Amino acid sequence: MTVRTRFAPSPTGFLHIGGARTALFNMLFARHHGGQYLLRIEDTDKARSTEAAVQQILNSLAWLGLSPDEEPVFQSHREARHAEVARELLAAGKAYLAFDTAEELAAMREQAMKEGRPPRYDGSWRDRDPSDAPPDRKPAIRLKAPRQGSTIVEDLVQGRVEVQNSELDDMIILRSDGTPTYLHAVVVDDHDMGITHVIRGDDHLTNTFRQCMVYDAMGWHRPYFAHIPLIHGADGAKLSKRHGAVGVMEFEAQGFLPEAVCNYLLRLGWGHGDEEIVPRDRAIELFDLKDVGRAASRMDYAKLTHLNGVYLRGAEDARLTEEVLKRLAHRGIDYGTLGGDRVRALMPALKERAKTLEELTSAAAFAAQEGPPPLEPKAATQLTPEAKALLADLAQFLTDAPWEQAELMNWLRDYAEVKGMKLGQVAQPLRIALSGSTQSPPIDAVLTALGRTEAMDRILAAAE
RNA sequence: GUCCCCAUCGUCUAGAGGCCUAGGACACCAGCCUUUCACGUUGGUAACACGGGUUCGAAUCCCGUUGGGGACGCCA
Repeated sequence: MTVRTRFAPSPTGFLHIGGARTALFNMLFARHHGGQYLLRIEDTDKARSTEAAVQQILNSLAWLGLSPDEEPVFQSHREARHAEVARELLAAGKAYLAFDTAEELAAMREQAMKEGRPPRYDGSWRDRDPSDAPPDRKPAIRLKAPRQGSTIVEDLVQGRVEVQNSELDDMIILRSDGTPTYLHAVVVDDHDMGITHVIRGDDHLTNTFRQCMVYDAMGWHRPYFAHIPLIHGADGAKLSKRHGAVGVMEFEAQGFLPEAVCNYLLRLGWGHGDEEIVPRDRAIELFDLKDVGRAASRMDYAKLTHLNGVYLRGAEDARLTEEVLKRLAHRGIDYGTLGGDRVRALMPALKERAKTLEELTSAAAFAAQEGPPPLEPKAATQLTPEAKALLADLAQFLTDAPWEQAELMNWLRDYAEVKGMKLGQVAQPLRIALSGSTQSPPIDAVLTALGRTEAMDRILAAAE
C-alpha cells in the first residue's frame, strides 16, 4: 500500500501555525513511508471562502517547504460527485429525504438542550413518506445512522476510541440546495483521492464517527485516522489573533526561518529522545505517528526564537545577505553596491549574534549605510571628550596601518600597550565610532569590512 | 447540558512497573571565556494535579476527583 496523506484547509483566512503543523505532519508521514502528500482546498462554503485566502495558504505552504506533491484539489469542483454519492445512498435506502425547516430544527435542538438531552435530530422523516411533505419545500438528504451498538475508531495517535451510536444522529449529507455538507464531502474526496491516512487536528475526532457512517454506508474501506492535539496560545486558550503572531506569514515578516519554524512545530507534540535540532531530512527519517503526544501544547516564542538562532547561525552567508538587503530596502534604508558588499563581508560575524532576520537586519544597518552611522543614545553617552581625543589620536596612528584583519588587531594591541590601556578601552570608542552602537561584531572584522576609507571617515567624524 | 480527549519543571518534552535521589531543551539565576554583544561552557532554582486501589515494587496499570481542551449546524 502506498501511503497517501492530505492537508485540507478551508480558505476562510490565513494559514495559521496549527494548520502548518498539521500540514507538516502529513508531509513527514508520507515522505517517511515513501508516499504522497496532497492538498485539498475545502472551499465549499462560498460565503466565507476567498480567492485571496487560497493564495495565502499556497504561499504559506510554499514558504514552509510544504507544497503538495500533486496539484491541489478544490472541493468546490467536486460537488457533482458529492451529490452523486448522496443520491446513490438515497437510492440504496441508506439515506432519506428530510423536509424539516431551519426553524423546526432550531426548536428541536433548543428543546433537547432544555431537557438535558444531546441536541440531535429526532429522525422525523426517517420513516415518513415524502408525499407527506408540503409541496413548496425542498428536502435535504440525511444519512440513516445505526441506532444500536457503537462505533470504534482505532486512532493512530489517540488510541481506541468508542462512541455509542445512540450519540449520533442522521446527519445531512446533501443540503436542500443540492450542495454537500462538509462531513460528507470530506469522505467522498478522501476516498476518491485514495487517501490512506487522515492526519488532522483532534477537533475533528468526534466528527470521525459521523464520517465513518458514510464510509460504511458506501461500503468503502475506512482510512487510518490520526488526530493530533491542537496548539494553544501561551495562556493555554485556543490559538487566536490576540496571541501575537499566529499567521504563518507573520513569522516570515518577523524574521523567522522556515526551517526553524518547522523544527519548532515538529517538536511541539512530537519527540524522539533528547533530539532538539531535527532538520527536514532527519525528521523524515524519524517521524512516526506513535511518537506524537496526546496533550495539547502551548506556543512558546522564546523557544522558537532560540531555535531560529541556531538555524540562522548555520545558514549560508549569501542567503542571509540577500535576506538582509531585502529587509533593509523594505525599511527604506538606502545602500549602494559598496554597502551591500560591506554587509556581505560582515555576515559571518553578524549572524553569530542575531536570532532573527530582523535582528540581523538591524545589526547590519550600520555597515550598509554610507557615512557616519547614527549614534544610539547609550553609545552617545560613552562618546566623551576623552574618547574623542583618543579617536583622533587613533586615526593618526592607523594612517599607516596595513588594512588586513590580523594586522589591524596587532596594531590595536600595540597601541593599547603603548598607551598603557586595556584593549577594551581602545576598542569600545572605536566600535561606537564605526557602528554607532555599543554592540557590534569584533572590531577588527568591522574595520576590515568597512574598508580603510570608510572606517577612517567614521573615526574622524566621531572624533570631532 | 451530553459525548469525546488530555494531565511530568513556567514552557516543549524523555520516561512504555524496578535503569528515576525523574533526564534533556528553552526561559531564569550565578560563574567562566572575552575587544562589546552574542556564541560556547560550568553550576543552580524548578515537575510526576489529588485520592484510592493492583503489585514485592508505580511517573508508568485500574478507578474516582479536580483541572484543562474539543465536539455537538442545511460552517469547515
